[in-house]
Amino acid sequence: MAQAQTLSRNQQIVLDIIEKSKGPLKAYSILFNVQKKGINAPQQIYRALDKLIEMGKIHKIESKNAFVACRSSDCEISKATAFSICESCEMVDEISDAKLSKYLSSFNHRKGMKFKRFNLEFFGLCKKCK
Amino acid sequence: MAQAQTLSRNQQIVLDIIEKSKGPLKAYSILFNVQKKGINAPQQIYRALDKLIEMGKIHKIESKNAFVACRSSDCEISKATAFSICESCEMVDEISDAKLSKYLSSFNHRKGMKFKRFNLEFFGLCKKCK
DNA sequence: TAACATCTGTTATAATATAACATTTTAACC
DNA sequence: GGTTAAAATGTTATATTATAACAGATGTTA
Repeated sequence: MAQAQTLSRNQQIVLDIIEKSKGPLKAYSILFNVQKKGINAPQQIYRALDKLIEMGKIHKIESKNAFVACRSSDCEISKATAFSICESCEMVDEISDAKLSKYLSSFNHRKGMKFKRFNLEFFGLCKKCK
Repeated sequence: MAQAQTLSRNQQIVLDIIEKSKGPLKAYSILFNVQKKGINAPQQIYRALDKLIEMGKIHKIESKNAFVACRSSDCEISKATAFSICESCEMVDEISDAKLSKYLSSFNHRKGMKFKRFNLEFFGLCKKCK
Protein backbone atom coordinates (compact mmCIF):
# COMPACT_ATOMS: atom_id res chain seq x y z
CA MET A 1 0.00 0.00 0.00
CA ALA A 2 0.86 3.66 -0.38
CA GLN A 3 3.81 3.43 -2.74
CA ALA A 4 6.22 6.29 -2.92
CA GLN A 5 5.33 7.86 -6.24
CA THR A 6 4.49 5.79 -9.28
CA LEU A 7 0.93 6.18 -10.39
CA SER A 8 -0.74 3.88 -12.86
CA ARG A 9 -2.29 5.30 -15.99
CA ASN A 10 -5.82 5.52 -14.63
CA GLN A 11 -4.69 6.84 -11.29
CA GLN A 12 -2.77 9.61 -13.05
CA ILE A 13 -5.71 10.54 -15.24
CA VAL A 14 -8.03 10.78 -12.26
CA LEU A 15 -5.55 12.70 -10.16
CA ASP A 16 -4.92 15.19 -12.98
CA ILE A 17 -8.60 16.00 -13.23
CA ILE A 18 -8.98 16.45 -9.50
CA GLU A 19 -5.90 18.62 -9.26
CA LYS A 20 -7.04 20.84 -12.09
CA SER A 21 -10.46 21.34 -10.58
CA LYS A 22 -11.20 24.42 -8.49
CA GLY A 23 -13.66 22.60 -6.31
CA PRO A 24 -14.47 19.12 -5.12
CA LEU A 25 -15.38 16.59 -7.79
CA LYS A 26 -17.83 13.75 -7.60
CA ALA A 27 -16.98 10.31 -8.88
CA TYR A 28 -19.47 10.33 -11.72
CA SER A 29 -18.49 13.80 -12.77
CA ILE A 30 -14.92 12.56 -13.02
CA LEU A 31 -16.17 9.62 -15.03
CA PHE A 32 -17.97 11.79 -17.55
CA ASN A 33 -14.83 13.86 -17.92
CA VAL A 34 -12.56 10.97 -18.75
CA GLN A 35 -14.69 8.98 -21.12
CA LYS A 36 -12.76 10.47 -24.01
CA LYS A 37 -9.66 8.87 -22.53
CA GLY A 38 -11.17 5.42 -22.69
CA ILE A 39 -12.37 5.07 -19.13
CA ASN A 40 -15.93 3.87 -19.25
CA ALA A 41 -16.96 2.40 -15.95
CA PRO A 42 -17.47 3.63 -12.39
CA GLN A 43 -15.28 0.84 -11.06
CA GLN A 44 -12.29 2.28 -12.83
CA ILE A 45 -12.86 5.63 -11.19
CA TYR A 46 -13.54 4.25 -7.74
CA ARG A 47 -10.48 2.03 -7.87
CA ALA A 48 -8.26 4.94 -8.76
CA LEU A 49 -9.87 7.10 -6.09
CA ASP A 50 -9.29 4.42 -3.44
CA LYS A 51 -5.61 4.18 -4.26
CA LEU A 52 -5.14 7.94 -4.41
CA ILE A 53 -6.72 8.24 -0.99
CA GLU A 54 -4.43 5.53 0.39
CA MET A 55 -1.48 7.43 -0.97
CA GLY A 56 -2.68 10.67 0.53
CA LYS A 57 -2.90 12.38 -2.86
CA ILE A 58 -6.57 13.18 -2.48
CA HIS A 59 -9.17 13.35 0.27
CA LYS A 60 -12.82 12.51 0.36
CA ILE A 61 -15.19 15.19 1.63
CA GLU A 62 -17.58 12.89 3.44
CA SER A 63 -20.45 15.31 3.74
CA LYS A 64 -20.46 15.83 -0.02
CA ASN A 65 -19.33 12.50 -1.43
CA ALA A 66 -16.73 14.41 -3.36
CA PHE A 67 -13.00 14.43 -3.75
CA VAL A 68 -10.31 17.09 -3.56
CA ALA A 69 -6.58 17.08 -4.15
CA CYS A 70 -4.41 17.27 -1.08
CA ARG A 71 -2.78 20.68 -0.86
CA SER A 72 -1.14 20.11 2.43
CA SER A 73 2.05 18.26 3.14
CA ASP A 74 1.38 17.80 6.81
CA CYS A 75 -1.84 15.89 6.80
CA GLU A 76 0.20 12.73 7.37
CA ILE A 77 -1.28 10.55 4.64
CA SER A 78 -4.83 11.45 5.52
CA LYS A 79 -4.59 10.65 9.18
CA ALA A 80 -5.51 14.16 10.19
CA THR A 81 -7.73 16.08 7.83
CA ALA A 82 -9.68 19.29 8.25
CA PHE A 83 -11.73 21.22 5.74
CA SER A 84 -13.58 24.46 5.47
CA ILE A 85 -16.73 24.16 3.39
CA CYS A 86 -18.89 26.96 2.08
CA GLU A 87 -22.55 26.09 2.30
CA SER A 88 -23.42 28.45 -0.50
CA CYS A 89 -20.86 28.03 -3.29
CA GLU A 90 -19.65 24.59 -2.20
CA MET A 91 -16.06 25.72 -2.11
CA VAL A 92 -13.81 23.45 -0.08
CA ASP A 93 -10.53 24.50 1.39
CA GLU A 94 -8.14 22.20 3.20
CA ILE A 95 -7.13 23.58 6.55
CA SER A 96 -3.58 22.97 7.53
CA ASP A 97 -3.10 24.37 10.94
CA ALA A 98 -0.36 22.76 12.99
CA LYS A 99 -1.88 23.76 16.30
CA LEU A 100 -5.29 22.42 15.43
CA SER A 101 -3.82 19.23 14.09
CA LYS A 102 -1.67 18.74 17.15
CA TYR A 103 -4.55 19.46 19.47
CA LEU A 104 -6.80 16.94 17.79
CA SER A 105 -4.13 14.31 17.27
CA SER A 106 -3.46 14.26 20.96
CA PHE A 107 -7.09 14.37 21.96
CA ASN A 108 -8.08 11.34 23.96
CA HIS A 109 -11.60 10.26 24.57
CA ARG A 110 -12.22 9.56 28.21
CA LYS A 111 -13.79 6.23 27.35
CA GLY A 112 -10.40 4.77 26.62
CA MET A 113 -10.34 4.77 22.89
CA LYS A 114 -7.10 5.65 21.20
CA PHE A 115 -7.58 7.46 17.91
CA LYS A 116 -5.62 6.72 14.78
CA ARG A 117 -7.24 9.23 12.53
CA PHE A 118 -9.72 12.06 12.39
CA ASN A 119 -11.65 14.08 9.88
CA LEU A 120 -13.05 17.50 10.64
CA GLU A 121 -15.44 19.48 8.47
CA PHE A 122 -16.31 23.09 9.20
CA PHE A 123 -19.29 24.74 7.52
CA GLY A 124 -20.09 28.37 6.95
CA LEU A 125 -20.10 31.05 4.29
CA CYS A 126 -16.92 31.93 2.50
CA LYS A 127 -15.72 35.49 2.01
CA LYS A 128 -17.34 35.84 -1.39
CA CYS A 129 -20.69 34.46 -0.32
CA LYS A 130 -21.02 36.52 2.82
CA MET B 1 -38.70 24.39 11.52
CA ALA B 2 -37.32 22.74 14.62
CA GLN B 3 -40.39 22.82 16.79
CA ALA B 4 -40.03 22.41 20.50
CA GLN B 5 -41.20 18.86 21.01
CA THR B 6 -44.09 17.43 19.05
CA LEU B 7 -43.10 14.68 16.72
CA SER B 8 -45.33 13.39 13.98
CA ARG B 9 -46.21 9.73 13.82
CA ASN B 10 -43.51 8.78 11.34
CA GLN B 11 -40.90 10.91 13.03
CA GLN B 12 -41.64 9.20 16.33
CA ILE B 13 -41.45 5.73 14.81
CA VAL B 14 -38.11 6.47 13.21
CA LEU B 15 -36.73 8.12 16.31
CA ASP B 16 -37.81 5.19 18.48
CA ILE B 17 -35.92 2.73 16.32
CA ILE B 18 -32.78 4.84 16.30
CA GLU B 19 -32.90 5.39 20.04
CA LYS B 20 -33.34 1.71 20.73
CA SER B 21 -30.43 0.75 18.54
CA LYS B 22 -27.03 0.16 20.04
CA GLY B 23 -25.22 1.38 16.97
CA PRO B 24 -25.76 3.62 14.00
CA LEU B 25 -28.59 2.70 11.66
CA LYS B 26 -28.78 3.13 7.92
CA ALA B 27 -31.85 4.53 6.24
CA TYR B 28 -32.81 1.33 4.46
CA SER B 29 -32.27 -0.74 7.54
CA ILE B 30 -34.68 1.55 9.34
CA LEU B 31 -37.08 1.14 6.45
CA PHE B 32 -37.03 -2.65 6.64
CA ASN B 33 -37.68 -2.42 10.35
CA VAL B 34 -40.77 -0.28 10.06
CA GLN B 35 -42.56 -1.91 7.18
CA LYS B 36 -44.79 -3.70 9.63
CA LYS B 37 -45.91 -0.28 10.81
CA GLY B 38 -47.08 0.71 7.38
CA ILE B 39 -44.11 2.72 6.21
CA ASN B 40 -43.20 1.48 2.77
CA ALA B 41 -41.04 4.00 0.98
CA PRO B 42 -37.57 5.47 1.41
CA GLN B 43 -39.00 8.98 1.14
CA GLN B 44 -40.93 8.50 4.32
CA ILE B 45 -37.76 7.54 6.16
CA TYR B 46 -35.62 10.29 4.68
CA ARG B 47 -38.23 12.92 5.44
CA ALA B 48 -38.40 11.87 9.06
CA LEU B 49 -34.61 11.73 9.29
CA ASP B 50 -34.30 15.25 7.89
CA LYS B 51 -36.68 16.67 10.45
CA LEU B 52 -35.10 14.78 13.32
CA ILE B 53 -31.72 16.15 12.32
CA GLU B 54 -33.12 19.69 12.16
CA MET B 55 -34.48 19.23 15.65
CA GLY B 56 -31.19 17.92 16.93
CA LYS B 57 -32.71 14.59 17.95
CA ILE B 58 -30.36 12.57 15.78
CA HIS B 59 -27.10 13.04 13.93
CA LYS B 60 -25.81 11.70 10.67
CA ILE B 61 -22.46 9.95 10.70
CA GLU B 62 -21.23 11.19 7.36
CA SER B 63 -18.48 8.64 6.88
CA LYS B 64 -20.98 5.82 7.29
CA ASN B 65 -24.21 7.23 5.90
CA ALA B 66 -25.82 6.19 9.12
CA PHE B 67 -27.79 7.81 11.89
CA VAL B 68 -27.52 7.88 15.66
CA ALA B 69 -29.62 9.35 18.42
CA CYS B 70 -28.25 12.44 20.10
CA ARG B 71 -27.10 11.59 23.60
CA SER B 72 -25.71 14.97 24.38
CA SER B 73 -27.55 18.04 25.46
CA ASP B 74 -24.79 20.44 24.60
CA CYS B 75 -24.33 19.83 20.92
CA GLU B 76 -26.43 22.93 20.29
CA ILE B 77 -28.87 21.48 17.77
CA SER B 78 -26.18 19.81 15.74
CA LYS B 79 -24.00 22.83 15.31
CA ALA B 80 -21.06 21.18 16.97
CA THR B 81 -20.82 17.43 16.69
CA ALA B 82 -18.02 15.03 17.43
CA PHE B 83 -17.95 11.26 17.28
CA SER B 84 -15.68 8.42 18.12
CA ILE B 85 -15.94 5.58 15.63
CA CYS B 86 -14.50 2.10 15.98
CA GLU B 87 -13.12 0.85 12.67
CA SER B 88 -13.59 -2.73 13.70
CA CYS B 89 -17.00 -3.12 15.33
CA GLU B 90 -18.49 0.06 13.86
CA MET B 91 -19.48 1.34 17.28
CA VAL B 92 -20.16 5.07 17.36
CA ASP B 93 -20.03 7.18 20.46
CA GLU B 94 -20.95 10.83 20.63
CA ILE B 95 -18.24 12.88 22.23
CA SER B 96 -19.40 15.67 24.43
CA ASP B 97 -16.42 17.48 25.68
CA ALA B 98 -16.96 21.10 26.56
CA LYS B 99 -13.33 22.06 26.05
CA LEU B 100 -13.13 20.44 22.65
CA SER B 101 -16.39 21.99 21.60
CA LYS B 102 -15.35 25.41 22.78
CA TYR B 103 -11.98 25.14 21.12
CA LEU B 104 -13.49 24.19 17.78
CA SER B 105 -16.39 26.60 17.97
CA SER B 106 -14.01 29.47 18.36
CA PHE B 107 -11.59 28.25 15.75
CA ASN B 108 -11.22 30.72 12.94
CA HIS B 109 -9.74 29.95 9.60
CA ARG B 110 -7.14 32.48 8.62
CA LYS B 111 -8.75 32.86 5.22
CA GLY B 112 -11.57 34.86 6.71
CA MET B 113 -14.32 32.34 6.84
CA LYS B 114 -16.58 32.36 9.85
CA PHE B 115 -17.87 28.94 10.77
CA LYS B 116 -21.42 28.21 11.76
CA ARG B 117 -21.06 24.52 12.32
CA PHE B 118 -18.61 21.66 12.42
CA ASN B 119 -18.57 17.90 12.42
CA LEU B 120 -15.63 15.89 13.70
CA GLU B 121 -15.16 12.15 13.32
CA PHE B 122 -12.40 10.28 15.12
CA PHE B 123 -11.45 6.76 14.07
CA GLY B 124 -9.66 4.04 15.97
CA LEU B 125 -10.27 0.82 17.82
CA CYS B 126 -12.57 0.75 20.79
CA LYS B 127 -11.65 -0.87 24.08
CA LYS B 128 -13.23 -4.19 23.21
CA CYS B 129 -11.65 -4.42 19.78
CA LYS B 130 -8.16 -3.55 20.90
C1' DT C 1 10.58 -17.50 -17.11
C1' DA C 2 8.06 -18.45 -13.37
C1' DA C 3 5.42 -16.58 -9.69
C1' DC C 4 2.88 -13.09 -7.70
C1' DA C 5 0.84 -8.75 -7.02
C1' DT C 6 -1.34 -4.95 -9.16
C1' DC C 7 -3.93 -2.83 -12.50
C1' DT C 8 -7.33 -2.99 -16.17
C1' DG C 9 -11.78 -3.68 -18.65
C1' DT C 10 -16.43 -5.07 -18.41
C1' DT C 11 -21.17 -6.34 -17.12
C1' DA C 12 -24.28 -6.38 -13.67
C1' DT C 13 -26.31 -4.92 -9.54
C1' DA C 14 -26.51 -3.05 -4.79
C1' DA C 15 -27.10 0.79 -1.77
C1' DT C 16 -28.16 5.53 -0.91
C1' DA C 17 -31.03 9.47 -1.90
C1' DT C 18 -34.30 12.72 -4.24
C1' DA C 19 -38.17 14.41 -7.59
C1' DA C 20 -42.75 15.10 -8.29
C1' DC C 21 -47.52 14.91 -7.37
C1' DA C 22 -51.85 13.93 -4.98
C1' DT C 23 -53.95 13.70 -0.55
C1' DT C 24 -54.55 14.06 4.45
C1' DT C 25 -53.64 15.77 8.92
C1' DT C 26 -52.49 19.33 12.07
C1' DA C 27 -52.23 23.97 13.98
C1' DA C 28 -53.58 28.67 14.09
C1' DC C 29 -56.92 32.01 13.61
C1' DC C 30 -61.35 34.25 12.85
C1' DG D 1 -67.25 25.33 14.21
C1' DG D 2 -65.29 26.85 9.66
C1' DT D 3 -61.38 28.63 7.04
C1' DT D 4 -56.87 28.71 5.86
C1' DA D 5 -52.01 27.67 5.63
C1' DA D 6 -48.34 24.76 6.87
C1' DA D 7 -46.70 20.35 7.69
C1' DA D 8 -46.86 15.58 7.11
C1' DT D 9 -48.17 11.56 4.45
C1' DG D 10 -48.45 8.05 0.70
C1' DT D 11 -46.90 6.66 -3.65
C1' DT D 12 -44.47 5.88 -8.02
C1' DA D 13 -40.59 6.66 -10.37
C1' DT D 14 -35.91 7.76 -10.89
C1' DA D 15 -31.33 9.73 -9.84
C1' DT D 16 -26.98 9.19 -7.62
C1' DT D 17 -23.32 6.79 -5.36
C1' DA D 18 -20.83 2.55 -4.83
C1' DT D 19 -19.51 -2.43 -5.02
C1' DA D 20 -19.42 -7.48 -6.73
C1' DA D 21 -17.55 -10.66 -9.61
C1' DC D 22 -14.80 -12.36 -13.24
C1' DA D 23 -11.42 -12.40 -17.02
C1' DG D 24 -7.45 -10.70 -18.91
C1' DA D 25 -3.21 -7.69 -19.10
C1' DT D 26 0.78 -5.62 -17.18
C1' DG D 27 4.56 -5.12 -13.99
C1' DT D 28 7.82 -6.44 -10.61
C1' DT D 29 11.04 -9.51 -8.52
C1' DA D 30 13.39 -13.81 -7.69
